[in-house]
Amino acid sequence: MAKQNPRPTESELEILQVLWSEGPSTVREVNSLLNLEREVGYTTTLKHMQIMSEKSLVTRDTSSRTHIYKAKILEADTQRTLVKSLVEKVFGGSAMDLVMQALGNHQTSPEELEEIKRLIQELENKQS
Amino acid sequence: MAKQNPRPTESELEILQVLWSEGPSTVREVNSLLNLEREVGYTTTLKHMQIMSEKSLVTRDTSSRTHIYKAKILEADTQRTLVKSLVEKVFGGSAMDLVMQALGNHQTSPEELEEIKRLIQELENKQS
DNA sequence: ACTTGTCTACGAAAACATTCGTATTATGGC
DNA sequence: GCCATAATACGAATGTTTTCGTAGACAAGT
Repeated sequence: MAKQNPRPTESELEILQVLWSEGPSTVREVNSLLNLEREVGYTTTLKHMQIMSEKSLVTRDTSSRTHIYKAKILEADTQRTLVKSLVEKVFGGSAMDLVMQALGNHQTSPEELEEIKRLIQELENKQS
Repeated sequence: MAKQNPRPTESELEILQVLWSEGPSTVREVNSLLNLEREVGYTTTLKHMQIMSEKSLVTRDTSSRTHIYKAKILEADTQRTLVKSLVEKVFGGSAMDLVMQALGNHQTSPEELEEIKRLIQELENKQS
């Protein structure tokens, strides 16, 4: 049995993104979408997805000739893990600093700001 | 001339963190601090720092026998770059989603929440 | 049945990152 | 001046990630 949930590599993340947004897909489908961004050979994508299957990052249905791949790890879990690691690695452990950085450097719409305020409100209620 | 500002590797980030927080340092100093976290050989750190110098991630003063290394790239710039890349890679481009994630999954003190609210207030003022 | 196109499997090259052993050179204390 | 200590330089082994060529299997059309 392989190790559980090793950190996905960059290429693996690209593929996971596709699987998360498109749902279960074939190698051909994933590879086509990746190629909208940059040139990637078909067998390259295939190999990655096979490795991901070994690592249990995805599952696959091999019942028909053309295999169907499905993300096994959850998008939210992955986001959590990577945010945590980024916070540790470049924000000296302060999630707050990351938030400030992200808010300050990306245009955020008034609606989004409202949503964040609502979340803060919730957190404050919980703490009291 | 080498390529400008290649993305730092994980090991390089560890070293940069030290240089950012401690200021210009010797290899010995950096290596000692790294060893508080995990065991790293002295020559390993040295080699990394030499490579970082080639990549222009750091500069070094070689006027005396013991070289003094100094971060050349700014902490804020690096944070910006990495946040941007994380947002693209695992939040489908939405910085907002990252903020929500970070706020939701890390304990944030009331003071910190206040500070974020202040920042949001500022942003709202700018937008109006 | 044969050809053509599409799929998976496999292996290995190439590129990148990490680690450290060894050689050499400089510095300071005696 | 000599020796012990501590520094840099260099190169190579190891590990990980990315890339793709090639081969074989299958399916569909003719």
